[in-house]
Amino acid sequence: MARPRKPLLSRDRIVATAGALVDAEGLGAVSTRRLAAELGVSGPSLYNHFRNKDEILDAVADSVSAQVDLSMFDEDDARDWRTALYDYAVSYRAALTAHPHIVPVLAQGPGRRPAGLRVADTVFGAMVRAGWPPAQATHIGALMRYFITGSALGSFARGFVDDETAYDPADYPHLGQAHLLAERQQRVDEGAFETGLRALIDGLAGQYETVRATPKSS
Amino acid sequence: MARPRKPLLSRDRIVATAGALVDAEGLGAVSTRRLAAELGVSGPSLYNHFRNKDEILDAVADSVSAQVDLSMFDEDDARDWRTALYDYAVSYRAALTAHPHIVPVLAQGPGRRPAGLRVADTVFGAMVRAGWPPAQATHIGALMRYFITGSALGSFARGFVDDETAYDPADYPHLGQAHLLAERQQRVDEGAFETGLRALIDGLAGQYETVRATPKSS
DNA sequence: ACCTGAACACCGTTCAAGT
DNA sequence: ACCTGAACACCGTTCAAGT
Repeated sequence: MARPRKPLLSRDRIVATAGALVDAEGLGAVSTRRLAAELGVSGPSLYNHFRNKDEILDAVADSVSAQVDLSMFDEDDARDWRTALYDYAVSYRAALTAHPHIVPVLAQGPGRRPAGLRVADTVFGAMVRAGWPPAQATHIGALMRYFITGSALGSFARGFVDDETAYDPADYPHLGQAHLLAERQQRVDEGAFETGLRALIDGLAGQYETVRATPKSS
Repeated sequence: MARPRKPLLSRDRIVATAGALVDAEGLGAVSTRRLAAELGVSGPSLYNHFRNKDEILDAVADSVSAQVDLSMFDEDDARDWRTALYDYAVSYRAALTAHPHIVPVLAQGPGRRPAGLRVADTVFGAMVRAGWPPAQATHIGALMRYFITGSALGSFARGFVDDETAYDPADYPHLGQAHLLAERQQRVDEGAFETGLRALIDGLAGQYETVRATPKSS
């Protein structure tokens, strides 16, 4: 066949198909050969568009970061930083839990991914505008990311959800129990996220008062 | 050769060797064949002691959880829950950052690992003893884990540290820069962890007052 | 019970060859 | 520039065979 007059592949199409595959069957289902087959193409073709498989998964992770709503940090939207931070965390977590299998990739490593960096920059900028010193604003961006990704990654529930296909009702009379466990754990995860997020923001508000009370320049 | 009169392998020896390999060369370096070679044995031998490779990595992760100091939760040690929680978080993070490559395994999935469960149970018990309602105590255990594992996993610094061997000074004049970046990011990570941990505990203390002020039974 | 070599069905990636 | 098949050096895991 060799080269067609119109390219069969594009980075976007590869990322979209890889993302769908990750969502449907998990990270383990993504091999270059399998992904290529899904795209109607042979394995090595991918290397015309990405340097290696990791770069593809990074792009999938970044496409999830791109879905995080950041509008609560818009300047004209005169919300206080606590509310904005809260809404941001909820939006971020929603994006991650919608694509749980890619979270291990997203939660890790250096922030060379553009959408991931844009999220960090937006939070940083908003905190500085709200009156936080730059060093503290950096910390806030990082610690919010820790908590959000940690909560999306550390859930017990996923352990059962992942096994869902293995629970054939004919073979496993305890299926119901497993689902109950998963449901209970999902409530725990949501409650813990809620409790932790409120604590985090309340605690930061306390530090904010101290910082404001002893200003350096303004 | 076949079966020796004294077993060549044991679960402990496999876990120790696998852990050393993960620490030295990362998760990617662990293949059953490589690990077996390191143990002076052939690949399939491992399957006499573990069901599969994932079980080996789970055991490595659990051996790290086992290193978390929990003595601050001892009953006789009449410390208040805030201090204990703080010390616990610092100890937990130290255990993780000492073995950064296994954190993705540890941070994930269901808590079927005994040491991991013991940590969770200890925190839960201590919070209940301190006067938290059980539901809240569960949340506190989970949210602390989210924050700690997220901070150990989400560090920018590791991205550079991992590449360290690739930075041959002869080839890379910017090595110094990369190290500076890594060092700066390490300080950011530590600062963010510290700030977040204080905020978390301060915020929980606020919720504690509310809970205590409206008791249900005591 | 515990180890072995052979074998199966895969991998990620490179590369020369095609258009 | 972009795709292909062939090839390389690997994988995880199963299994019959050995003691």
